[in-house]
Amino acid sequence: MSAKIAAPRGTFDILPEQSAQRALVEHAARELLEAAGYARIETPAFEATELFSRGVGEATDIVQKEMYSFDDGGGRSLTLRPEGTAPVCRAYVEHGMHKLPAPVKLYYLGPFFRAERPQKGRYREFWQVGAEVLGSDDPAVDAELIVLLHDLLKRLGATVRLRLSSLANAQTRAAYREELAAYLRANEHELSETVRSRIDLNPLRAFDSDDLRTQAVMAKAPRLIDRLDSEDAKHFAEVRSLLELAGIPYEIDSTLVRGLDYYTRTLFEFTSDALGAQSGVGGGGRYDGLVELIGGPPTPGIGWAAGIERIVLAAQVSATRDVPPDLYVAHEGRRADAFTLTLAARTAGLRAQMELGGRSLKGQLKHAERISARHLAILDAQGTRLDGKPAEDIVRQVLSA
RNA sequence: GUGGGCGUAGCUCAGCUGGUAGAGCUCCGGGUUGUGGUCCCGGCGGUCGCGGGUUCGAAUCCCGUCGCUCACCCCA
Repeated sequence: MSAKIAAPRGTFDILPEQSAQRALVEHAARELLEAAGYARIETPAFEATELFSRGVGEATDIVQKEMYSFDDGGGRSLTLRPEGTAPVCRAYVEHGMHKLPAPVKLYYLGPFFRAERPQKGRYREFWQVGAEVLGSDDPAVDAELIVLLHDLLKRLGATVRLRLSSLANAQTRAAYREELAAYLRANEHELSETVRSRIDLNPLRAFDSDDLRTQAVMAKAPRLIDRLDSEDAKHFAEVRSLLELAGIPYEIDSTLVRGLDYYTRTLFEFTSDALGAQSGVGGGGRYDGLVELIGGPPTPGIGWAAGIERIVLAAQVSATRDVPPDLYVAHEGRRADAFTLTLAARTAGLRAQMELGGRSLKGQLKHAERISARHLAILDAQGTRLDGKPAEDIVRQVLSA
């Protein structure tokens, strides 16, 4: 035997048992989203690298160290898509969807790629279901999207918490960042070393520190939520009241951070305890500047993405794999008859299988039992029987049974 | 990139302080059976991740390496 080849690190085979679970998740997502007027869109698995470096943000972890980029042979750099929002916006612009009645409501479902170290709930190739709404800054869109993701997770049986925040607009956020960094520097001697080293890089992370003295400092730190301008504050208040109307519990978490640069205003994340260190099942936010950033007209947008693998973990989705056949055709020395009968049964709309494993007659009967075949035909030298009794027209008998 | 745990049949694992491998499940066959779910018997299946070292002898000890996994960073 030659050396074995395993699936690349961080990738996985979706075996029949898992494909049934995932199909459940996918069906639920489609049903829910299509009922709300979202139409499916699929974009290529790879895009121009620039789409992500520009759209997601040059300084983000995704762009700096997690992209699978390659030269296409003609000097162009392509990248396996690490996320779905920028590609959807690209398609929106490319196909002139801003001329469609606003807003444009889209969803997608497919594989994404990030070159990270794998761990529980985190893979290098993973699947996401995502929804995006382009062309409306109505707070009801924010609320609708959150409700849809909530309902999806709830329907599948996941126990989740909703964390909610507002990131304001780019100007407010930049000003706040300065204010926070200044505050951290002023209290530098009280901060843990890691937090201190990140003051300029990512000051918001200081809120997540588990260092006690740092926590004491952060308790009094300025919060972005309190710095929203009147427009952003009003938008946020509207979103909140709509969520309350929908009866969806949430927690305001002003420390919510997302690793993508394009977010503005509403930001949210659903978390589950069933995922190990990767608590996020799905999340998203508003990105009012993104479409313009990648060359389109100024267009408000908002969306979310949820990991299929994480949903399966969080919801402990279980599904039965095999659908029992209506008819199993066992045979001994009558392959052609069995073949013809099986095809006829399928043509008549039955789920039919015939013996293909070279088993003994006894083995065939055991097998038919094991897969819970509803009816059993036996074709051998003694004749043709259905469920133990001599039979003429097996297909018709099974159909009328 | 860094750290912890683990790598023995397709799967789950046993194998004490070293003497060149076992069980259960699965699968296939036989027996029993109302030609089929139980039960009984048998069979297929492993270069003990890989490479060195110690030893008369290593799955078992030592070193290295690769892989898996969990965690850090970050995220779906």
